[in-house]
Amino acid sequence: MELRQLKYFLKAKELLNFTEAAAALYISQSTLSQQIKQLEDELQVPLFNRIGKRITLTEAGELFSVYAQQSVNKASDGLQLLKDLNKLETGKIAIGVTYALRHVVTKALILFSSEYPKIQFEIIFGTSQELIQKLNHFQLDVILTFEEIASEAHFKYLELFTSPMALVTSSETSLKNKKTISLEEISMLPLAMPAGGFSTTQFISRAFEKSNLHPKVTIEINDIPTLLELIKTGKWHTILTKTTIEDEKDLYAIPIKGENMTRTAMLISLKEVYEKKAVKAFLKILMENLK
Amino acid sequence: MELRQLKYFLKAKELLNFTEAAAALYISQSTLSQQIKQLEDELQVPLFNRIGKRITLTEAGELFSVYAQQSVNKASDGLQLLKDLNKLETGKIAIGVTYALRHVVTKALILFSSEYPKIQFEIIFGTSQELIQKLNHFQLDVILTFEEIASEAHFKYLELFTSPMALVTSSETSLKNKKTISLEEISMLPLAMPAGGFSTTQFISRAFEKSNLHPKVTIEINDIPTLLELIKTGKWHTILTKTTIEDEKDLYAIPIKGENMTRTAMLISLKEVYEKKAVKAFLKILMENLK
DNA sequence: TATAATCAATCGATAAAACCGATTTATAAA
DNA sequence: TTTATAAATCGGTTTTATCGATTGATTATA
Repeated sequence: MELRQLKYFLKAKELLNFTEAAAALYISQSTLSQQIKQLEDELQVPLFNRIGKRITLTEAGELFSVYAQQSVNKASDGLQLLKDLNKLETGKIAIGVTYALRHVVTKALILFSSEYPKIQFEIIFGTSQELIQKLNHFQLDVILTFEEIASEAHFKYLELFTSPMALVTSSETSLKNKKTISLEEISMLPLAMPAGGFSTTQFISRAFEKSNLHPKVTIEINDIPTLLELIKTGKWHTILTKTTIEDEKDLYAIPIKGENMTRTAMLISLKEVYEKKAVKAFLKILMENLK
Repeated sequence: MELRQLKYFLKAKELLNFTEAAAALYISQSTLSQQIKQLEDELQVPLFNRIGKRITLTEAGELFSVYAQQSVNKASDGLQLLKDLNKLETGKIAIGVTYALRHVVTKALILFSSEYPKIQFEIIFGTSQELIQKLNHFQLDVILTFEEIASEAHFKYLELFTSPMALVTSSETSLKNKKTISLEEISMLPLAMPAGGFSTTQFISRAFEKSNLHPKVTIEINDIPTLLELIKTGKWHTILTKTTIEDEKDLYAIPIKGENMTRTAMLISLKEVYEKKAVKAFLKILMENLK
């Protein structure tokens, strides 16, 4: 059993197609076939069912894949550790962010990369669910989002700050004199809201339901910059965490009255995975510059 | 990076001698040298310091070894899982036992091996400390001992039963009419005790200290069967958990008066390691036959 | 201080293993 | 039935893990 074979197996498991897996691994299909067979011979159990020209995982393959993945991960964690030791001159940071926290990341990013210019970044925007899924698949090092309801045991959580939910309107609004606003008042206004996948939207729609109110949502949209463009016209309003429009001068935020109308920004990462030195340094800078 | 290289590296780390490590791995010293060098080239950092003809681990080697070990372990856990699936027709169980719990294991062993005759056993008797150390080095699957003071985070503990501390004497003893006995009475008697490494001895000597008593220990010995032989002569007495002499008909146990004079038998194993199916089955039988 | 013993590195040669392209076999789709 | 597709197999090539012998450097010992 060698790491090479485990990697081949995992790619074949992922794609469930030897030909494609071989291509993805830059080896020939015959090599992949042979190496899988050799692994199966050593393990004395088939990992794949060959149903005609299709393949599916056997129970053994399913169970074994967990350990294969962990073995490969531990080896690459070790490699990463050594690269990190090499003075942060190499490394890649993959961060997931919900749009609301955009400015937190960009600010830290600018500061960090002037200090460590060689570190590569991959910034992924998405809904909390999308990001959590990516984190679970080891595609992200850390995600930055508002609190999730289900706190999972294999995650590490770190609270950053709280931000009130707020009605967001154009700066030219007639509501500008108000310090706070109630859900009831909001339910009279024409609203444009982020699509249902966004945790903020789920959060606020539950709040409306509890109060037996029915907001006038005329637009749902899954792209926040576009949403903000619409709000700037003054024809619609929306509800977001105040943090979201931190850097937007054409928009105005009025905090919403009521308990539990604040959300907590959080860093979420995986327990039991080696934390890259570069990630640690980046988060340090991020937290030192929260405001 | 391949598992083969990681295994070579770990053996070299263990023995800190390439020639011996190569012999232990049944490969030539030149092969080991080359494979280590190749690994170091790939990791771009030396794992060993070559000081003359001696070698020591570098900081990088020390850090990396943790991940190398985990990678190798995960792979072999996966292999073990598949073997277990193969209907308990293969597998080896390594159990550590303190002598006091001997009969618990032997009883279960006899029952288990008539049901699963192909499973191999390795039974290691030793003091708690020795067994804990072996468990930490992955040399044992599970240990059976009396409670340890320091409960470590990476262990799983399972309580089995409690047993009173007792004065153990020959069956011909004049004390036979006593139902219980006090520490003070014991401190008048000539004692032969297990050596200081045994947890029972440590436990009982603390009890004497607290009561400001000085027992007359004339013999210390690190082999329990020999100790029991001496007790049978009637010239000495000793203190053990009652369980220890479960099957000894020539010996008689008088429970000791006082609070905290009972000990709890425990199964201890490592968290986060795949538990072999054979071990699970063995422990099931063991627990069903506690009495 | 000279000599022997020990140990890791290196060299050249060989056996083993990974790999490829072409072909075969089996199945699914047209 | 024909065609297309995918995995398995075959034969040959390249790569690489391995070995034994040797070297060079260090430590132990006579």
